Amino acid sequence: MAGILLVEDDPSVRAGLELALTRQGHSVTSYATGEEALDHVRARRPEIVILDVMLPGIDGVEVCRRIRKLDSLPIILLTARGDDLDVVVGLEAGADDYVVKPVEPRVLDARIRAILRRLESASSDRVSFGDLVIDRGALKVSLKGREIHLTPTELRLLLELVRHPGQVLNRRYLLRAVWDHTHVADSRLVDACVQRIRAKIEPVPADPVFIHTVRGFGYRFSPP
Amino acid sequence: MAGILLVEDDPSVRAGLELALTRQGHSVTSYATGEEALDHVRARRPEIVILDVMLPGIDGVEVCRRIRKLDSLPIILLTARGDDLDVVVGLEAGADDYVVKPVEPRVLDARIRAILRRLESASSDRVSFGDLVIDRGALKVSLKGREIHLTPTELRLLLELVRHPGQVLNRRYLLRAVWDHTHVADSRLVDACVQRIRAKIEPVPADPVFIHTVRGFGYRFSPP
DNA sequence: CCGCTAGGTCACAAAATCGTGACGATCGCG
DNA sequence: CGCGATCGTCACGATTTTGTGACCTAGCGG
Repeated sequence: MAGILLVEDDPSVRAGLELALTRQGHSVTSYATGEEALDHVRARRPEIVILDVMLPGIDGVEVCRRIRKLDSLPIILLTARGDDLDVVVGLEAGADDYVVKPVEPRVLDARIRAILRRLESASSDRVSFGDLVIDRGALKVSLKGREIHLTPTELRLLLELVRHPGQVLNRRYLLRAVWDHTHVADSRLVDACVQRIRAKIEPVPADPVFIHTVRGFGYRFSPP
Repeated sequence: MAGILLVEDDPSVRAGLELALTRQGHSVTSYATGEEALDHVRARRPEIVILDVMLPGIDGVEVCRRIRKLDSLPIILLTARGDDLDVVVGLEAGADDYVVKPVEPRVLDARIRAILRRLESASSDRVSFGDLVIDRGALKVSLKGREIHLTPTELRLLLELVRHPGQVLNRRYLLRAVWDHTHVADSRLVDACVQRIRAKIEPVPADPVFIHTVRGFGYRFSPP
């Protein structure tokens, strides 16, 4: 586990939280200032940052903004002020959650887990898009619970598309990613493979729900 | 926009939230019971679910668990009880956030955005100019939330113009950038393409807001 | 107000792009 | 070897997209 980065200037609160989070099974590094935290983020990338808003020097919200420019790692803002406006400003600054002190360690832990769970579900072994479930670990695809047999090439192509949901991938890219680079660029290879996948996973292959053709550019996987 | 699914049994609270969220620019569908909500999730997949915990019939936490079995879409639990244990149980059930009523609409909106932002941070680089939103990754263009279909050449031309906002680009430059260099310089090609784009994205094509003609020089994309 | 020119509009044929089915080559395995 | 599964390629039709030229309109200087 890469660990939690805790930033809190009050030594007793910091010690308390660090102890509680460690007890919950996390590995915690803590600092008292935003500058130190930013250095830490740059040097070793933490799994998640818990950031007090009232800090000496750069305040927490500003630290949050600066971290956002570096990375998209999860940030929880922690504050004694539960003002609505503060919450909105904090979240707009790019925080994932905004927790008001004092906070029960169990609650903080649950919130941390919720965020990490959400983050992992994007890169987990198993993703689902409506009726379509793709198990990257087992290399299995199923539709409405029924397992679909895809050939290796079809599976590689589908996984490549799914790795970039919503993005248009052009044929050249797909040829390189799924096949080796020894293929001519203007073949109907990708098209034929897409068509074979559609025949298997699309309810109505002529009106696809998952793999969309973007004429002139390529294909886009986007969940229904 | 896929829309928010709101589940809340108190009619006045439901109406209030629905109105507030709609005002924030979301499209909202609401139900009073968990059963209806589950049906809705199965039928049309909402973008995010906001779920009251105290519901007649199946309670919110249980609805949350059942949705989780179907899909990994984001869920915010909403409740009058802010008990620490409730929060932990709710988050453990798979919710992404847990908000205690009464909640300021702005705060709820900020939390919704935080979750959606996290979900979409899959590097879709979007730019927006007023009502016009251009997604370079998905190669989608939308106006007032409605997706606009642009042909490949139109899209390439628009992207080229947008790459240099405020700059006047002459026809020769655009011909080279968007088309290959095998075209004669004095054709109506660029004009015709600009006109086709205007017909699709300009509210009043004769009085363009986005793509301005600079007589004698070329065209300039400048946001309204 | 006139005439000129740059730009707007339109229709249509040519060209590009995709989907699809067929076919043969190749591979893996019993 | 024989067989089925898989894969790459091709040809062709359907559809969309695009370039072009003719003609129209608006702006501008005189």
